[in-house]
Amino acid sequence: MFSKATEYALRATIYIAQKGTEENKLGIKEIAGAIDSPQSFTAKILQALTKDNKVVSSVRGPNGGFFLTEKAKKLPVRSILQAMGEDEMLEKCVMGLKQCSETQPCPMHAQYKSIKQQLIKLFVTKTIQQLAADIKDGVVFVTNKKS
Amino acid sequence: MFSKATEYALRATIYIAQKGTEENKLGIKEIAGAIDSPQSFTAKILQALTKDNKVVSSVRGPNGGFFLTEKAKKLPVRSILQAMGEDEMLEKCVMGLKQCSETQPCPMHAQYKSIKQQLIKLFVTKTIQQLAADIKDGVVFVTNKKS
DNA sequence: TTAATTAAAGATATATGTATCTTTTAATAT
DNA sequence: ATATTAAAAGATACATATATCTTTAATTAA
Repeated sequence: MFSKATEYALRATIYIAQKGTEENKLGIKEIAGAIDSPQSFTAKILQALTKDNKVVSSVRGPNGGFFLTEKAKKLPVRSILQAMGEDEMLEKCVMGLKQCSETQPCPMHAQYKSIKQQLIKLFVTKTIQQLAADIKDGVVFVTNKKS
Repeated sequence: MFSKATEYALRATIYIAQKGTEENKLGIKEIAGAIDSPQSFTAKILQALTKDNKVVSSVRGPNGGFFLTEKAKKLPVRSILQAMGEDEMLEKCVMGLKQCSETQPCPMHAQYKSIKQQLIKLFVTKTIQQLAADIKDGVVFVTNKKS
């Protein structure tokens, strides 16, 4: 579905939203360790998510690290996809046809349409905050726990 | 969703199923032209789909080309994904967690679960033949028509 | 103001994906 | 048999994805 980079982006952002605050920022080492992702690569990805503070915020130096503003926490999960440049997946044709539409549908258009709508709904209506909240409750996980 | 290779594979296979027969095989030039894909690359992809006659059949020489056996036409669309090595997409976690499951769900597991089931249902219940039939009826297309 | 800390930025390495071109092999028609 | 046709197989080229390492810049604490 998504690239590894985007998978890490989703995990990292939700983890930061859950565990970090402006007062208690999270370092790249903790984040990558927690979500089970390659540290340097994850740093690059967070760098992208931090561009213009679109989704993630950061400060350098001692006690620096990554966090999400309250405003950012209310963003739809789709924002992460957009920041990673992978959000056109929610719009495009399963078979890769440029012209696929209601009037010129591909052979899977009709059936895939409803699935795509549900994907969009999931990524648009769910906020980063909502997904993070479930982690706090301990009902869901963002890393590979040892059984 | 899928790689370009798999998009071409889906279009090519369905096109061949619709237009080709064992008596009237289709050449790579016609296929690539019809589905609007790079010819040489499509040839490589068909080569993969032809391995062990898993999905597509072919014969070399004059009047040679590609076609689908009646048996192959009855295969689920998922067979194409399997032949392309991209069918694990239907099973894996949206966030890339190895351990994601009912007992250890990722934050999107619950909502994504039903979407994944619908994806599986689509690719398992729809046969190549069924999708090809709609093209014959002229209600769907497998290429980029000029408006 | 200096040293320590931590992310940003940049350079580099490797794998995979996308794509083309050439040579070989198999099948057919002459 | 020979020439022709068309896919198979192999080599190659280039772009993007994945990943790491080094250097720089910003922030803080001493």
